[in-house]
Amino acid sequence: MFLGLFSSKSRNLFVRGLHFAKQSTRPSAEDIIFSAVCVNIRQKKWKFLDQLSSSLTNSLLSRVFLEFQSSPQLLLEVYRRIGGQKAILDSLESCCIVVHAMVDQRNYDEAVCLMKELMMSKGYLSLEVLEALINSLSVCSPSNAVFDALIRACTQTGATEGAYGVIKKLRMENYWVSIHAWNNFLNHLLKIGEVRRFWMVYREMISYEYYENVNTFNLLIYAFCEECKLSEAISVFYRMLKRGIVPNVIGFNMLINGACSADDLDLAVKLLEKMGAMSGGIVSPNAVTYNCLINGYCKKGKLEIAKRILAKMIEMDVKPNIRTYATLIDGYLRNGYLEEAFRLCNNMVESGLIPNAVIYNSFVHWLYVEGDIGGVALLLSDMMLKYITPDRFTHSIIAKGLCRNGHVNEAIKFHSWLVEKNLMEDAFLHNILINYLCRINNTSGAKQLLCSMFVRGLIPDQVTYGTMINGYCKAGEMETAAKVYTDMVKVGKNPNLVIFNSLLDGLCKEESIDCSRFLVDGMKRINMYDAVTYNTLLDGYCRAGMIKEAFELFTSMRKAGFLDLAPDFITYTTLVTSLSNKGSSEEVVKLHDYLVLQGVIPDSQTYEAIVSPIIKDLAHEFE
DNA sequence: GTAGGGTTAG
Repeated sequence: MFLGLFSSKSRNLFVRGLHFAKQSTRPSAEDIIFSAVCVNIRQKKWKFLDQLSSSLTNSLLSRVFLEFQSSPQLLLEVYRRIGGQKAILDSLESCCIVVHAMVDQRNYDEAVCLMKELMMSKGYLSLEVLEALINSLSVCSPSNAVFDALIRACTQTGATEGAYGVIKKLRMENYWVSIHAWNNFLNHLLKIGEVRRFWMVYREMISYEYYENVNTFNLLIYAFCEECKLSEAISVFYRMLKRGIVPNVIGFNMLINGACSADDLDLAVKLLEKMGAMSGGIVSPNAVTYNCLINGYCKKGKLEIAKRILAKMIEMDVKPNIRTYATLIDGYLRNGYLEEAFRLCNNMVESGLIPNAVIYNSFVHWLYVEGDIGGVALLLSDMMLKYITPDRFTHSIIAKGLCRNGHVNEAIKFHSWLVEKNLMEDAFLHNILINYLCRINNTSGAKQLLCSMFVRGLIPDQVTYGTMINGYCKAGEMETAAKVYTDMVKVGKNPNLVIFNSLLDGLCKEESIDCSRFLVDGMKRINMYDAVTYNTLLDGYCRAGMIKEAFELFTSMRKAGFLDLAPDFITYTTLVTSLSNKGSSEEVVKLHDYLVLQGVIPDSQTYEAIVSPIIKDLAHEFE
């Protein structure tokens, strides 16, 4: 039986990796163990393997895996049984034999899963796995699909550079990178919000003379939608048609969702209606299509229309799914219709669907917003009773809910509990806690929390740094804020507009007008500024009593109105407050009239507190 | 491979 192992297919591996060169005609000790192991595996007598597994050598393992290459289920079972043993850890190439076997069986999910384990639990680098895959190619049937699977394993574990490294290396070694692999990587870039890099990689791919397939085109549509470039997205669609590529419902859904998020619901509806015509009768709307529209209308508060779409959906024989209900329920909740939301949830249950964590999360969130702590407690215990596992959203919602209802300490305790139970936590949750700690002037607590993130291997994101910076700015600790800013830049995180605005606000509050101006000039140079920037600086001028400068800035905002910098009700409040403190009622009234003519509407609070009394005063004077 | 729920600025 050993002779079979010397087929041309296997020889390569033996020559390279195994100590088979003893040239002995008598079977070695390893041979004897090998055949015993194989017999026991065939008979599924695991006890023998279990006893032996800690002493299996690399070469023996490779031989065993090769032996069972053509019985992938058995192979997988063997691998799983000895997976925790050190031998497996040392023997990346034998693991790759299993991966190849899975790919040969078209069991890609298992292959991806195995490689994720190699990288996540066993700590191999993507390029090490790649090398081992290439080395074992000669003993396994060559299939490029293993590379696709490796790239998928990388993107699924968030190893962006790992995935890109594999693509680069494959190209260098003259292996073919499939369009699927490129698409997978491009899709990953979009998922993590790297739209700029998406376009770079796309251009790179095109420069190697690849042809886009329908999935690539869909990704282009998605990317343009992310950038709110709807007309470009639609033109991609037509470019695809011209190439003779048959569109699918996914591309349409991306367009429709894009239109919804760009607030163009009319276009979204038009696309839904024209789907058939635009695709030559091939594509018709599915549940996702309707869900996108329902979501669009729910977010706009147009619940009646959302409900009509649900009815239409049923009429067209498209079955509403859990997401349909989740979207509608959230829509009702965010518009204050708690009763309706509960009723809808009941309908859903009656139709045979079981509420999931998303639905519970919506309820919990909005009940917290209403301050209904008792209701939340009931819902959470109901969730536990039904064995619905809370996810990281649930945790964040609870933390934020506790904080917003004034129980910051409870939220911190809740967080400690999560840590203790080793439950999911993420930067998001920390951002909430850091924010609320800062709000109650506990910047040192916030800092501790930030440090604890590093200890537990959680990477603070832009928002974490932004929240810390804002906290220090609000506390008037501008130097510390600046230090956090430098730390952030040091770890390669780019500051964003929110962070600049926070810093600016801090400078304005301490009336460092020169610094503020300097910062704003810098922001303008890199084209990172918005209405908040102007309003903040305006507030700074007013605080410093620089009314002339304030008005000049106000005028320039009017001029720049086309750039989304038109004065808004915050501008209004800032100026009006400042002017009324300085006692010049007539200016206030003039400004008020002007802004109202410009379509700026004061919020009622401002109006009641400031404008209304002044107008009354003036009215008295004229009596 | 598209759809739902949670952070940040005046």
